[in-house]
Order: sequence, then C-alpha cells, then structure tokens
Amino acid sequence: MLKIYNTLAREKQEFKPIDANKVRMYVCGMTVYDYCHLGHARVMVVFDMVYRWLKASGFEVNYVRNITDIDDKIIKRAAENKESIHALTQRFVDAMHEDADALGVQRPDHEPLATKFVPQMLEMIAQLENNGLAYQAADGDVNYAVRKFQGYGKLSGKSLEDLRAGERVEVASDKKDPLDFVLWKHAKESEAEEVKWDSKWGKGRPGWHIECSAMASEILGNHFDIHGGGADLQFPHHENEIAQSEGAHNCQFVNYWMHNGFVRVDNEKMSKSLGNFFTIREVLKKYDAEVVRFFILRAHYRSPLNYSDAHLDDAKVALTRLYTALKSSHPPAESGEGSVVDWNSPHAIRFKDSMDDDYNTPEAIAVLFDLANEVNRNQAVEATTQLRTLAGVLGLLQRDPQIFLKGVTSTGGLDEATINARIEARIAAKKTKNFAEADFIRKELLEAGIVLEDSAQGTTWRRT
RNA sequence: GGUGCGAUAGCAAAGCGGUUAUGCCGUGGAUUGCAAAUCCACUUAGCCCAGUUCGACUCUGGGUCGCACCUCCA
Repeated sequence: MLKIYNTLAREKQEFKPIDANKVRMYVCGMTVYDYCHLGHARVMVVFDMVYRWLKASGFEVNYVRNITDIDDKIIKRAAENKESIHALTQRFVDAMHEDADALGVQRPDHEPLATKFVPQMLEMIAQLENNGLAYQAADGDVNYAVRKFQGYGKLSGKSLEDLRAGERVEVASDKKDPLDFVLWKHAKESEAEEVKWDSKWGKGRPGWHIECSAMASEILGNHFDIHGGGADLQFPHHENEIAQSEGAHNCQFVNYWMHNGFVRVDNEKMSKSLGNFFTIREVLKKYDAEVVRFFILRAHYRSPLNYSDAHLDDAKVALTRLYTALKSSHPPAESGEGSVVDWNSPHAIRFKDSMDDDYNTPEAIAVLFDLANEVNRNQAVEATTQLRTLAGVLGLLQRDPQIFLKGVTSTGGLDEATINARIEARIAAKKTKNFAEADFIRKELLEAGIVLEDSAQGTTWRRT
C-alpha cells in the first residue's frame, strides 16, 4: 500500500485514487525564459520517479506538467533580446526537452502551454466573479478577494493574520486588500500585441496562478489525485490555486499535495535570485546524466540536496559499482527496460516497501547495492536480472555497462583505438613475461585516466 | 516578527523503542605476476539537557544551531 506525505495533512497518508487503478497527477513545470537549472532537474526527476512508480504499481497514470510561456520575466527577457515571446519560449521549451531527455525523464502525458488555455482561464475568472470571489479594480486588473474564500491558508498553514503581520511594503496597486492576488492583468500601452488577449474586462493577460487551475481542470477535471511542485510553490502559488479552483468549482481540488525539497549550494537554496545556480547543461558537460539522476534519487525527495562536485564524484563512484556488477556478471544481463519484476522475491519486497513508504528512493537504492553484492558473490542470473529491472523502475542502469564504464570520462582522454593498441602491446609483453613493460603500459594508461582490469575473460578497461 | 522543516559516523544518506542500513573514504585479510575489480572481517554515529521506559538515535518537553516560506522562484 502506497503512502504519500500529503502537505495538506502534514503527514503520510495511504494513497487512494479517486478512480480505482487510475491516477491523475499535475506538476508545476517551468517558466521558459532561460535554461533549466539543477533545481528544475530535481522536480523533473523526482516526479518522473513518482510517475514511474505509480505505473509500476499498476496504475494507469495521466500525468500533466505545464509550461508557463507568458509571464513578466518572459516579456522582459524577450524585450532585452529583441525577439518575440514565441521565439524565446520555443527556444527554451526545446532546451528543456533536451535536458529532460538526457536525464532519462519520461515525457508527461500532457505538457500544456499557458497561452493555449486563455479562454479556459477567462471562463474560470468569470466563474469566480459570479461566485463573488473576484472583482475588477480601478486600474483594470481583476483580483481575487482572498478574504472571501473560506479556508485560505490551509495548504501552507498560514492564517490571514499571520500573513498580515509579515506583510511587505506593497507597490502601488488598487487591490482592496494587500493579500489579494491578480487573476487578470490589464494590458499596458508599452506591451506588444503578442501579450494581449481580449476579455470582458478589457485587453490583458493572465496572472500566474490561474493557468494551473484552468489547465488542471480542463485536462484532469475539477477534482484529481496528486498535485506536485517545488517546496517554494506551496505559498502563494498552490494556496492560490486552491482558492481559485475550489472557489470556482465548489468542490475539493486536489487530494494529495507533494512538494520536493530544494537543491542547495553551500547550504543555501539554489535560485535565480541568489544567482548561485548551475544549469543542467553546464553540469552535464562535467558529469554523466545518469550520475546526476542517481545523485538526485539517492536523497529522499523532501530532503534538501546539497550540490557540490565532491558529491557528484561520490555518486559517480557509487553508480560505477552497480554498473561494474552488471558488467562482471556471467551471463551478462540483457539491456533494455520492460523485464517483468518478480515482486515476491525478498529484495523486490524490500524495494517495493521502500518505494511505497513515501517514495523512499535512498532505501530502494540500498537494496540495489545489496543485489550488486549478491551478483558479485555468486553470479546468480536472477540477481542480475533483478538488479537491472528494479533499477529500471527508477530509470537507472539501463545502458550497456561497458558503454557506461568506458564513457564516464571527465574530459577528453584517449580514443578507443589507441587504448586497444596499448592493451595489445601489454598482452604481448605479458606473454614474454616482460612485466616491467606491461606495468609501464598500465601506469601510462592510468595516468591518462584509463584503468585496466585483467580477468579470466581477458583485459577490459574503464575510465576513472 | 509569524509559520514550517531539519540536526545521524571523516563525507553523503535511510530505517528502526532492544538485533548489520547503504555508498564513498580508512584498516586488516583473501585473490592477482603486479594491479584493478571483487569477496571476507573491521574501525568511525545519532546537537545539548531533562523526562517516559526494563531499555531511546528512535517517544515527550525544553534549549541551541541550521534552513525554508511569508516577495518572482522548482
């Protein structure tokens, strides 16, 4: 039985889908005006893991991850670049897909773009207005009247009074209450036609929060199972989504809210505003994508994850141990996902129990290491197959071990032909018992980052 | 100031009221022409102070420290 830590309840709860065997899940995705950083990588990988585990558990999953392609930062960046909004967002949507693909993230079932759902957003705003929860202010913006919604703050655990107390100085606005947030921003003279839509409240564009409410209900319905995102979205974004969706539809919006922890650098949140972020593509120049995925999954999704080269190096060595076990097994495990898992075996039971306990991937990965030990000890085919299939559930260990071991190089290095030639030379030296020469070659290659391993099957090599 | 989360060995990171987490690093041994890989054995824990208990890293209370949200942010 799967248990999920539900932010709404502040505890782990048994997961019961609304429709038996079907799960509807929505995750807040990227605002596409720049390259994704490691924080984005974590959301993508974490919810990809959730998606895979739900499917492996027998659920039919409908997974939606939105793309925000209209927003202040996008408008600003497009103006700076002197390019159209569309050209800018398309470029970064493509870049995001490249990064996600590299990290082994499966495509969600739907990736709705905000700009394609403006009519649905307007309809929802009208509904809120009918329900007395929205009003148009003097400046033309349509705002949500937060105090009119019962239960505002139930997700983030904030009371209206607490929010009041911590209020920051607000820029000039015609909101009736400082806590109100904007649903529809009136168009400004200076803005391009591209960011203006017609509406009964005049030309304008949607506020940030309304897109998720509108797209989620359009694709998944007014009430669905899981909604996820980074911990920083808990407030105000998700709180506002609840206010919008429940205020418009008069029914529960989401049953389980999941929030992943931050990626940190030197114990501080990695973020655009702090400027301490690393883009995914930057990191992938140095580290294998699977190492990055493994690094993310080796921590629990709700814990903070500290990024550093030392930690990535550690993850690389650990993952190498798993691949080494696969390589050395005879017969080698066949590659490719899709093998059926025997969920009755002891290791698989442990793996499943861990995953069912709020997606405890560190524990599940520990099972993988125990299996690797099993493989190394008695070359049991079942253990090898299990190692590969269970890891496959996490999107790991699906490559040919040789390719992983030969490819995990830091920078450049010798080409294969050269390495093979040196190996041949060393074998020849060994045949004539010229061990000095053989050792010289080994040392020479080691200095070039190549480790030679002699075994009954011959000499193999890998990069350090 | 308000709210929430966390504190585990040299590093990273889990479970668990009593019995080996796991990976890296380190030590000893096996194996190897020498190595690497692997195997076996082992060393390093639970912020502080009280309390509950036969027994607490695990529960309760207090303290200290760290982080996050309250403003765009995954």
